[in-house]
Amino acid sequence: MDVDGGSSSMGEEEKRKMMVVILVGAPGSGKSTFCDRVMRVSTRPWVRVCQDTISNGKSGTKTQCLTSAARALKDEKSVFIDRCNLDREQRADFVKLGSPQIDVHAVVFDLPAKLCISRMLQKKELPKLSEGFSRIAFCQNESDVQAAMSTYSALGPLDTLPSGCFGQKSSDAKIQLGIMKFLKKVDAPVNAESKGNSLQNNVTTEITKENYSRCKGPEDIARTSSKEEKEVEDLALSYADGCSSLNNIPTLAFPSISTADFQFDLEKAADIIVEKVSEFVTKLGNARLVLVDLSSGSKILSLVRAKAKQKNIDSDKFLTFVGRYNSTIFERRLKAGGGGVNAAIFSAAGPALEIATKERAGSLTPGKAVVVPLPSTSPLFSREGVTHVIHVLGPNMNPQRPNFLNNDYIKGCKVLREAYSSLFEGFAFIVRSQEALCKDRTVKLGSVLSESTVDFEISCMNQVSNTDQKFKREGVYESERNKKSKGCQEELGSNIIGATGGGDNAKNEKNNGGVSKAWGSWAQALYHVAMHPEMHKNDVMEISDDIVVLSDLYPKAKRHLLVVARFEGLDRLADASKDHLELLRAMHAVGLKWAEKCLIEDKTLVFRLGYHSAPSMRQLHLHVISQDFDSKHLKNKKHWNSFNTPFFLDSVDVIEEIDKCGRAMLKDDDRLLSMELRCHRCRSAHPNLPRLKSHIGNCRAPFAPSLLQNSRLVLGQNEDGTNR
DNA sequence: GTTCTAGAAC
DNA sequence: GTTCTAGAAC
Repeated sequence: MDVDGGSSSMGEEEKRKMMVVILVGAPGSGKSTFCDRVMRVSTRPWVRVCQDTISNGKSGTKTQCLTSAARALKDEKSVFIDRCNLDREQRADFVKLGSPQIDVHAVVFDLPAKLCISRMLQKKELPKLSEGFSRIAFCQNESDVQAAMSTYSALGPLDTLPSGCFGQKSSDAKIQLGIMKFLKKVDAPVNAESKGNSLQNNVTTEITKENYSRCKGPEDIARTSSKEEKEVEDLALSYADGCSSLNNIPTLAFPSISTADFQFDLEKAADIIVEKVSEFVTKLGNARLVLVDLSSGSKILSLVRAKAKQKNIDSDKFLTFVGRYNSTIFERRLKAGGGGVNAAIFSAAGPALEIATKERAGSLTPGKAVVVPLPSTSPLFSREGVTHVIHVLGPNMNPQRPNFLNNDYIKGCKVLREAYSSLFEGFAFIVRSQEALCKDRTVKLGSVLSESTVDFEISCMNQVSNTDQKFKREGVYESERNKKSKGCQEELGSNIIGATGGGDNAKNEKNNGGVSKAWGSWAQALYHVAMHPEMHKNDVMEISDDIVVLSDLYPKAKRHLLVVARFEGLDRLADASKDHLELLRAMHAVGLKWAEKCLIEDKTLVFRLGYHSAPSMRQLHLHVISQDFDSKHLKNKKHWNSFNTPFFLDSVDVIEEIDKCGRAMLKDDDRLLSMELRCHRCRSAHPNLPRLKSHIGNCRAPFAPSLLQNSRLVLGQNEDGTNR
């Protein structure tokens, strides 16, 4: 039924188009049967490549499968890859068999009953189009399998199938089931592996499309002004249409912390909310805060609204939202094991979030927030446009709950203030990073959702744990850490000029306007080359009076050159002023020239020219780096983030800023270098570097919109002379 | 900047 | 057991 009838007649020069169909599923999920049945009736030539039998009937290797598949394709036969292919990495090499003449499909055997067979399946990673598939068919029951079988059986030698994702509805249903179970107070399954004892008593606001669309009617927006009503409608739109970015305003939707099950005094809580909101609302740029309470006639919302009005808080920046649900639905005690609300969130957000959260939430202490980036595999990310979940632990005043504060409101208020500060700081930091990534927000309609929409969910926890060490990990913004952080922290939106390059150099820093700094001996290599290029003739590709060009000794991509300034005393960008504009323009021109040279050799490359906000190596140098990031030297998060967060400053922007303001807007913040790993094309998040590298090897999404503007990317040309 | 390595995570 | 990260030393 999915056969594209139109494509079966391709004109006189009928070109046979092959297919690689990668079967994804557990052992025994029906992959082999699927192949057998299709091949029995199909008029199209098929070859089944089965790892279990490839070696003379015995189990073989992946390489054997690849060789066999390539051979079949050469013979103009389509191929079934019959092995588990459960994770992206396992699939990647087979996806690479694709070409303009070879479509790559996935048929996913995601049958619930069989998913429990093996532990390995807990790791399964459902395929996504961004891996390089032109078509993915999900089968979640026998009739889906039958339908897919008919589809492939009906394919003649010249037929093709339409591209896209098919049959995912039941997957969504499964996700929604988790949320709906939670909404309907039905016990969700308990995850036996979860460290639930530290996750008890969660109070979570789960904002789904369904919630919002059901809340949209005027009767649901209790006691709001007409303006608020309109804004709330907008908010609903923002969630409902997150994917198409109809509403570009980054939004933090957060519940009142500690006022429900933790029984924090409402009057005091409302004062703190308004105090903290008024403190942060001016620092959030165009972002806005929305206090959500899902109980009808919410007292806390009325109090906050009244106090916010008294304080004249900008009603465009701070909104309240009332749902009609009984609060007990959202604030329920969880069993040890992380069931209930957590399970609902995790079933919606996927196992990667669970892993990330488990790691961080175990050490959450009151007043602290933990930001968990949603992984690319999370349906909350892909469906709702939610990019992060922030967990906050508030003070507990409820004697019935562990670790209660025994009516100590001095401490309670302090902790609650901290909780809101941590929450808003975490939000502000991410907003700032996102804004820097997409400087021209107005042109992003229709872009990848995560690029332009920063939406959040908040969950609150109340179980105290005494270990804090895990906060050293990424994505955690808590007050102690912020206090320890260097530089201009008093204003979140500020740039930190001339701060440390990190590591042991920090202690040598003389912060006299942020220009001076001692460099380790290992950081002098470029300086020596710049001062004595004649001694490095083998390494240097070009020498002039002002500039030397060399290939980075540890390239982080297929091509990675450095254009180094030869001025003594110009150690890094922080030292550059209007006096150096001409030099910077010359460096850019030379960088462009070399990028273009490289593009003649390899037209598929795309280059970016820019500076590190805080370089590790002495002597101002411009990176000219191809955007494949295909290099064994790209080894850690810092490497990636130094080229793929606002820490990397595009040469064009640097020149513009120095021209206008006399200095470059440095983004020297260690937190940028330890941010979550996100693909520079589709902006999806990945749990570790190997996984990210595997993703970027296959991601064919267009580059993030901000990169496509202002000539930040240098692309090759098509044969007709137009830019690619 | 890299290398090495302990220990955490899986 | 293997993979991955992060901190120390250079």
